Amino acid sequence: MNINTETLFRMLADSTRLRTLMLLQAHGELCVCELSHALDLSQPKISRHLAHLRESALLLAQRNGQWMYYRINPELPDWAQAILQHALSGSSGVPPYHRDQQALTAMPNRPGMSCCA
Amino acid sequence: MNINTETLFRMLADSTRLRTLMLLQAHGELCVCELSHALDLSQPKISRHLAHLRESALLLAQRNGQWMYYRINPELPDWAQAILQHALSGSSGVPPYHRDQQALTAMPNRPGMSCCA
DNA sequence: CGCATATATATGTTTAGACGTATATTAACA
DNA sequence: TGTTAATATACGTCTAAACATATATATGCG
Repeated sequence: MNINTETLFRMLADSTRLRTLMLLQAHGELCVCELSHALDLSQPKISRHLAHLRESALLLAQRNGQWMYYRINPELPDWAQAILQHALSGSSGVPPYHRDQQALTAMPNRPGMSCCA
Repeated sequence: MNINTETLFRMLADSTRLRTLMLLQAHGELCVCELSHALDLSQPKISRHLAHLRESALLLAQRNGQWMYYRINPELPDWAQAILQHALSGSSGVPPYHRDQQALTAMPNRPGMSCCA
């Protein structure tokens, strides 16, 4: 994996991308509609930022039927993974991020989730 | 200390600021002319970025005679300090940062250094 | 005081990149 | 095949922020 500190921090500097990464860091794998719902942002906006994160090798994408699932690239170097982990601890409980996590788990009809709890 | 993840990453996203922080992380405390020399960048450019870092509470400044010494704010929260530390490990040995460290130690007539090695 | 050195700020210009909106693609299913 | 849902991209606009250059401030020293 070749990613440098400058690229990583440029990606983390945008609030939409940071919120996206914090959700993925906490939940492992999410599709675009889940992110769009949790962050309450338009689908094109999310998709464009996901494309940046993909092109920077921060995220991997995988199609499953009609849904595209995104996850943090597990081959990121240790220092980069550590930075993401500390970012999560620095943002947990804080308004926008905390709200996002709750909005995600409260989302109705998430794809891949069994309908009857 | 109140700094949030978004502010930290916005500060780290600029290459001049990142290189500055990596030098300070490795050397503890440096004045503007040392940074200007090590990074090979104009003094106004350095000063402007240092002002941003100061206003974001990432750096503390202290005057000593005609020199202003900057250092990383020791009261940064743990997660922020950890991120800086991992950034240093992710950038050590890599071209611009490695070169900066060498340019600093090779600098002649550094203030505060004894003249006769 | 006057001059030199170190640092800070002010100003006008330029550019990277985020945005909204519209449209293209891809898959599921009838 | 046509229709709908999910996702991706293209395009023109706008703004935050970086830049170079010039100038202001502050300290030390003769």
